[in-house]
Amino acid sequence: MSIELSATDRLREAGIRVTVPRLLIFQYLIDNRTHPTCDRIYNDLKDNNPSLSLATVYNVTEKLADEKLVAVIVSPDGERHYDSVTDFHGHFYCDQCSSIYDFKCRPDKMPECLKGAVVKSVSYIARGYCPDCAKNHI
Amino acid sequence: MSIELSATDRLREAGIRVTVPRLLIFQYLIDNRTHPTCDRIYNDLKDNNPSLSLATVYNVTEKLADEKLVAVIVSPDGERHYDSVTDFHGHFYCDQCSSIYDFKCRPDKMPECLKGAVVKSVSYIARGYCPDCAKNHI
DNA sequence: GATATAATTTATAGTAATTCTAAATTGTGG
DNA sequence: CCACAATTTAGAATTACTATAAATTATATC
Repeated sequence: MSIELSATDRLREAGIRVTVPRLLIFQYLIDNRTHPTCDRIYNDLKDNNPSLSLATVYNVTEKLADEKLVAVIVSPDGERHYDSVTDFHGHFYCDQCSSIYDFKCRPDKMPECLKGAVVKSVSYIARGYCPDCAKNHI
Repeated sequence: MSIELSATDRLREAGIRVTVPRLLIFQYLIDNRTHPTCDRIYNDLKDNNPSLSLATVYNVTEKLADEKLVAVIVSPDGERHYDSVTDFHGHFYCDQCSSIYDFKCRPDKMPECLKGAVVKSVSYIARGYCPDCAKNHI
């Protein structure tokens, strides 16, 4: 049985300050594995947190990503999405409905020609029409 | 010995009109495998082609991509880059110098859970510091 | 527990990549 | 060569994101 650390403890462990917005946004990302953008996070949280600012959502998500507490997914339309699941996996982006699906896959090993490179992260993204949109729309 | 079609013929073959900007930009991408952005393409071409507009570069690259004559690479900073090499390969993006390196790798097969999806393209992007920047800067 | 201080949050203004619009131009089938 | 639809063009508009600077807050230390 593995012990899940609380959001608070994970921030502490990362050595960064535990603040209300950080807990709020991190917990939101843990609870909502829908790959939201900053704008989406902000809009979902602002009603219950009127003092929250969009700039804070940008600041906090960037910090969480720097600390590897969340992963960044840049979708084919160039928007940044956040994912609290940081184990490597692939993403499928639907051109029609813009939703992002997870799927299991393994990272390729970096080739000889990039010997000496520092690889910080790897992303694998497919795009097209998701099963639903493919069924309903083409 | 394989016969290389000219840019003109490849546009014809795709069934789209052969225009001056399309030839210009397509040929530029064939000659410059540096994964340029629209802005970059525009700035490199505008001196010799004063009537060329940035909007046209956006239009043309989008059309070429729709016709699969070029590939789109969305880099981790969210910018769109274009590549006349459309065979699947990976890209490594350097956070320091923003250059993009090609490398060979194979696309994973799409998983069972995305059965029914129409996969239009797949991208594999790593990021970090390239060998040069890793050597000089860390 | 109070306090100093550096980190963080916040509102707002600014930036830059991209898209939109509508008029001018151009490629191509007849 | 003509008609007409497709494309190009300039410039305005949009939008995701960043910068700024003042207000607030977390935490280390007393």
